[in-house]
Amino acid sequence: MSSKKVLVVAGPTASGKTSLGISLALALGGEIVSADSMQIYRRMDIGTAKATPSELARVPHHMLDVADPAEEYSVSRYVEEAARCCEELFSRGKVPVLVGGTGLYIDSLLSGRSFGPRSEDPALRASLNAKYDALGGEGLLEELRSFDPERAALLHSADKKRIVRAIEVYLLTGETITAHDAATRALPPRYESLFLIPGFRDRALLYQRIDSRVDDMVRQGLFGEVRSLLASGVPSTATSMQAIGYKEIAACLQGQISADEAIAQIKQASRRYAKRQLTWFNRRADACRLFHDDPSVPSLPEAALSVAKEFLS
RNA sequence: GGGGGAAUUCCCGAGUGGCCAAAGGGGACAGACUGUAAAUCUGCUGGCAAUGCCUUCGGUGGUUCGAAUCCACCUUCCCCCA
Repeated sequence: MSSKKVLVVAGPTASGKTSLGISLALALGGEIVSADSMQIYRRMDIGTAKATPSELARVPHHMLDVADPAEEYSVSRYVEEAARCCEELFSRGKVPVLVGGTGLYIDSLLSGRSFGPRSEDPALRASLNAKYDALGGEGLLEELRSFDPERAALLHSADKKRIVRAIEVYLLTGETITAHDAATRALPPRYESLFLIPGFRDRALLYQRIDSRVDDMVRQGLFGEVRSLLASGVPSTATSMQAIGYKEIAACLQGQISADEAIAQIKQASRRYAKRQLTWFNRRADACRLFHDDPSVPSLPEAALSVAKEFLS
């Protein structure tokens, strides 16, 4: 069977995904499908390190600027919209080059997971959250254990979000989240994929790059970007404002911390985020890892291109 | 010149005779992750042949069965009076 193939350029922040993705798309006649949970928001350009206008002009990009910073977004919506993008590219004979650092989005899209009809309820969630606070983690975990002992065994009592969600799913659908997960896990993958993961052998180099990129963002006007977002009415509690670089500057603009502190916190949060991304993508044993600091690889884009070509052939 | 205070494990910071390899926080490291995911959560953090041993609490020397904790001197830093 000729399954649908997508190229995936994933990896930690500041590892050079954007430019690698563009060079691959250019060389292969592909188009970029972003897989980034924060670049989906409009007007959040500097802090999310979105591709620049000149980069955007070179290759068509999708899944960028598809949501307003004030609205809630979710994996399910991402999968639905990104899958549509990919299908549209296939119909035009283009290779989708999935580029981004949000592991959950990438895996959900590739896996074929479909989230089905809406299964969330703000009011229910709020009451479960309140219940968690009242009963304590063990208390709610106990409740979960009564109908889904498997999931309860997997969760730590401090993991409020997941305990609440597990109960919510059951209450809303009548099906345990364990059963739901098993069912979606059994689905065949939606696309065949090749992971290309740029990075550094020496983690210190990545961290240095992150630090200097944050300085660049500040120079490019990150403070102004956040200020105007807030001024336009985006609540500081919005999901988009959880983004690294935005929440810290919002705190600074509200007088809670100094600009220097905000910048230092952004750097630190970015480094920790990169570490989490590394952990996420590490389980991808079959990925092609490309290191900027590997002397045996003179040209990272060329190395990537050759494995990509082989994969697509 | 005189008086007072402080030096703790990567950092901050508890600890004032044994229960201290030393609270707590941060960072680092490692991991998880199915509708908030740049979010959220967990573990771990002196060394080792390891139910014990060794090294560590500015330095040196003492007191004591026993010291990060007490004493003396030294070094550095801070504050106050000159």
